Amino acid sequence: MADKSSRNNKVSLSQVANAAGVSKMTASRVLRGEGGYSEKTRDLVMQQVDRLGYLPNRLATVFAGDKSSTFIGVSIPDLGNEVFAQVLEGIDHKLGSFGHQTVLGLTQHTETAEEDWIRTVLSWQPAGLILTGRFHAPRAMDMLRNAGIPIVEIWDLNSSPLDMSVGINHFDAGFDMGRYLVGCGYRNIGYVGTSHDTANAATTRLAGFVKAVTGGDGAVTKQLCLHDTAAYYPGYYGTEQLLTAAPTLDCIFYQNDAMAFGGMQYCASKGLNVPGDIGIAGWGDLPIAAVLPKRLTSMHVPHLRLGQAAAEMMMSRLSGEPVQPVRDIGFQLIPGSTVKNLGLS
Amino acid sequence: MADKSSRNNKVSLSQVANAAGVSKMTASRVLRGEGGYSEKTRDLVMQQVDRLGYLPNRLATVFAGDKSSTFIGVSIPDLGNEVFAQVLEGIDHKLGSFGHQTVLGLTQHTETAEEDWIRTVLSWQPAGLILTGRFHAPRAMDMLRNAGIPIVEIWDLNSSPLDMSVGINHFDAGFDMGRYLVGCGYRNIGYVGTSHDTANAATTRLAGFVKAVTGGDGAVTKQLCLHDTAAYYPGYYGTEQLLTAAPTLDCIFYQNDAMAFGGMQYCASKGLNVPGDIGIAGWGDLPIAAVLPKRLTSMHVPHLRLGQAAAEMMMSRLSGEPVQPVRDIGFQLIPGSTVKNLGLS
DNA sequence: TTGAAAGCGATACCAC
DNA sequence: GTGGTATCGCTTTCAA
Repeated sequence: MADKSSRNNKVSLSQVANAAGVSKMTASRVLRGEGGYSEKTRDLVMQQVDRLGYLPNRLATVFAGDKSSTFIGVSIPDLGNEVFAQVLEGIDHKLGSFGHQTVLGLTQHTETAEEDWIRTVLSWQPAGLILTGRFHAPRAMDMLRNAGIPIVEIWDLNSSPLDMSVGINHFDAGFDMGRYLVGCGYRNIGYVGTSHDTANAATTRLAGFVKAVTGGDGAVTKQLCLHDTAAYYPGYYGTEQLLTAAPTLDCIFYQNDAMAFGGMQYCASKGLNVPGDIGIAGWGDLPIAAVLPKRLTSMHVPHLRLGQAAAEMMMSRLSGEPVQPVRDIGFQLIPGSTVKNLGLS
Repeated sequence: MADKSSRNNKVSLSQVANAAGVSKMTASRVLRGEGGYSEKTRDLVMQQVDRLGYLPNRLATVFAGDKSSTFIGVSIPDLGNEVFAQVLEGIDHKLGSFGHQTVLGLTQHTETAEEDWIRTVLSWQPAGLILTGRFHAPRAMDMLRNAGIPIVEIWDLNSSPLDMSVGINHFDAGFDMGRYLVGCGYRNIGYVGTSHDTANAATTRLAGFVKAVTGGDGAVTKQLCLHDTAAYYPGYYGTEQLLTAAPTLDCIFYQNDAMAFGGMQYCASKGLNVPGDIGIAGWGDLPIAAVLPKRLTSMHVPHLRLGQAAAEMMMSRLSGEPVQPVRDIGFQLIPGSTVKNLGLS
């Protein structure tokens, strides 16, 4: 109490030093545990630290030492899509285990929101940035290049990244799924997903999918890209729209498993049998797939590991270790039983 | 290039000022737009800002002005539980719209992880803190009280909060659900949820539930608290364990809808009809409930609004407006059709 | 309308 | 082992 100290009421290092009867420098050394002081001095200082409840001001530390902070800016499109929630969880855990903090930015799939967030977060001198996607606004690119800090672009693998990239090739992933469905005999396929102002991984995936299907004598007859979250209910009503417009589809591919599940529920409500009447393929192998009676045809992507890998690449770079800048985390097609082999005609 | 400037390569305010031929102070005034300079000067400065790609160092701003940052520390138990993902989304959007940033802390439901995170995040001089839950480690409480910044405890309504609180009374919520199920005629009820080292809202809810059921001549015959995430698969295998140990249960209450859905899938796999053979009640009214064929008996909680409300209370406090410190956001029982009225005996 | 000087809380560097 | 002093990039304060 009765603090004649500075502008705020926080305990500073010099107060600790004064109370302990040593200089700021000595107190500083003790707190950093870097040695160069006697045990007696250490005890004296630590005693006052406890008594006064001293908490260091890391702003000043960064500032004085001109070292970077332990902030890592992490941009994520949205958390309604479970995929990104998992990725974020992977990132934050790994970062935390290295003593770093996540500064979150939810960009709502727009480049302008991302650009604004980048400008702001850079002003806080983060140690690095982890960004979802490989498309960024031109001015964002300028800032990122000038920032001089490690950057990891995730999810949508960028083979010529700003700095580093980890993820998968979504074109290939879409292509593989398309080829698989065509291989099963499907020819009249629909797609339900979401879209936003900015091109993203789902767009790329769809392009690969379409290429494989059309190249295999099939057709992606109808594509529906909703301006919504890639979640259960959009899958449900999207399927309703799709099947109303194109009732003869033999199969539907979805942006992710959540949407696919929503779609299956719509089909069930209409008495459509899966895969008897219509094939259903999801994407991402989300947790819900593990409890469904029929294995959902999907594609496994190690979301959590992807997040962890991104954080690890970041930490390696920060500690000066060599890093492989582009890392493909891979995916795996899961045949499942919500599509069937039609017996090639 | 050829920067004879300081230790790092970043453009500083004085470089801008020099280039523009004015003093630091004038440049500072222009950048803050606080007036007190001529239009010509403004143009001169802004021109150099653009040319040099100047980004302010907000660390220095906070430091010099001894004002607080625009960081808000937000602690969340885990993101595998969709409930918290929604709350976080609500918080971050609202915060962002006020120009503030989320510094995330995933605490894994442990007080020690929370304590460590609090210590770290406080050292970065955040403007405020939003914490999930009302239980904190003793030393965390000390730090929080000394921090002198606004704190909002969310989710589990704290009627005597550290500073502010928004959420619901989980005891009441559990009680209402218990009374409802007993009212339907269920007497031999099971529970599947998760538990962790720290008491939390789910624990409180369960206590209220048990009280209502036992007070109504029923019994919560078997309670299962898994050391896992409150998600689909734990709901599935938890139900298996529960029904193996207590096959005669007439109803199961779950920690949330995701677990309830997992449980329903297990029941279906065993040929059990819901609600014919067994009643199922979830909690939280999660998005998946909207696409299921039978309305899941659940309890609606406005998760997103809860997050937004927390952010709003924080912003009001920071701008000095009066704030009602304890805000009950309410819940609503959804009868659904996964339980039935047994016809009171 | 503008600028010079002091200072925020810590660390780096150099003396003792 | 210990302490003095300059310094980080910016704002505050006061003077011109």
